[in-house]
Amino acid sequence: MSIATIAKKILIADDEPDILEIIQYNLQLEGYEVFTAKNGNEALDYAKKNQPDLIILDIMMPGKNGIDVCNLLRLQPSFNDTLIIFLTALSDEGTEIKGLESGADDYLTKPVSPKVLVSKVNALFRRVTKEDTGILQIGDLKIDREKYIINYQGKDSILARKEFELLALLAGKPGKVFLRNEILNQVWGTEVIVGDRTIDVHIRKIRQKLNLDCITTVKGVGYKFEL
Amino acid sequence: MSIATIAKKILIADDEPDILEIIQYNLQLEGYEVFTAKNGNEALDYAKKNQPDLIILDIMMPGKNGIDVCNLLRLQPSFNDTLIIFLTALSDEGTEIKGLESGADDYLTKPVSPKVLVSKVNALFRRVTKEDTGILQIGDLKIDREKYIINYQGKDSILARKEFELLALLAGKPGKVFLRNEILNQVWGTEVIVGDRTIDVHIRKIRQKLNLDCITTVKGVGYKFEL
DNA sequence: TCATCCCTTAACAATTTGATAATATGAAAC
DNA sequence: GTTTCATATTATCAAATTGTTAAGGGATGA
Repeated sequence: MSIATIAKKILIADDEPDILEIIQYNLQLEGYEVFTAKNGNEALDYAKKNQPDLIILDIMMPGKNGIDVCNLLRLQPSFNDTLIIFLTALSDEGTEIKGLESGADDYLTKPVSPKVLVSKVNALFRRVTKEDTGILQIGDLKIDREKYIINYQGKDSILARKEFELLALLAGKPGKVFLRNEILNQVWGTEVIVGDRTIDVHIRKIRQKLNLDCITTVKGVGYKFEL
Repeated sequence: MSIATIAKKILIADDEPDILEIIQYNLQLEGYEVFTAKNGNEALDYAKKNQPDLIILDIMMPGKNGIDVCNLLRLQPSFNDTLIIFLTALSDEGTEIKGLESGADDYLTKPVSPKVLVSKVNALFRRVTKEDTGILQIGDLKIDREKYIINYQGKDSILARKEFELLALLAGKPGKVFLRNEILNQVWGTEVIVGDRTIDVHIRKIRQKLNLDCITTVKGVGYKFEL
């Protein structure tokens, strides 16, 4: 993982503490930020608050089961990009297919070797984040994520770090409205807490520095980037 | 797969003709365009000529083995986005990890149920093509929950938040009559208390802004969305 | 050490949204 | 034909949200 990248957040939901601990340990070794939940409802609550990048779900849990949780999450657009892996003792074909069709990205059966799990997780992130590196081009706006340089209408600009990350986030998915919460989580991380006006001020600076009119305000919701 | 999409191309490389046939058959049923290769070299040749979207590789094959093929492909930028799945009888942990680390997206062990294989393939494409955006379409009304945009009869409209949520709720289940109480709970939440006329007013604004006549009043009961 | 830049926040202005009141309309009941 | 009831419509005001500017603390680097 590159230095500038915020560590990927992984949420594990399982009712067996031993499993939680083993998996958490191995994923942390790999540099991930790992959180745990003991059941489906806890997982949902946590997910809504912290927008993890990957959720590992047991299927049989007290309260809501894993497939329910997956279905509920997939209903919400803000979890479209969240990776979901089932990790369960249920090895029958029917459940596996049902799991995958409910929108999961992988289905692993217990017992699973921690190393294999880590490899799978790495493989998923490798596939998904590939587009987040390097140069992003949207119309006459070029964003070089490695050099931290913006080029708009042929002119180079240098934005401060937060401004850059904010613009890169919005421009990464043109058209999508990012909720203020999503923005805070992605750019500031879940630990830092800043006031709401902070986002506005950064947005304003971007608009001003680039003389840019493609960041649209969606009142009561968030911001989006659009040509 | 949606109708307008061009069929995804899948290449399968395996030295057992039976396997090739079974998998090919099942993937074709699912609407994919499937090609086969009997060994590693054939697979490489074919891949370079036809740029498949997904390659399913056996590991033990005469000539180049599957991991070699994967490594060679991953060296070339043009195969960066090509999905690769290993399908092999080798079930030992070491090989699986080596396979995933060589840049594969998944690793399946034989024997594998054709249906599960198809589900996995679908899951991978779903993730990569991102077709699964939160767009709701009913007749000539499109509701994009992610972009917060309404498109009605080809024209884009922007609704305020409550208006949007109200319309999305009704349109989410065409034909169903939503009681005023249900609407209040879903859109306003259980904590906020607002008067009954508030709903009417928002309904009116939606009808007016979209010039829409598919929200029907059910007197004494509630509202429903219907074409 | 000093100068500079970045980030955050406070303060106020500008804007939009949402809720309500008041009145109008229309259909059904009497 | 009138009354009654539920909803439609309009106007208005309060509240929520965002835009804008400026100022101060903290980090960074010369």
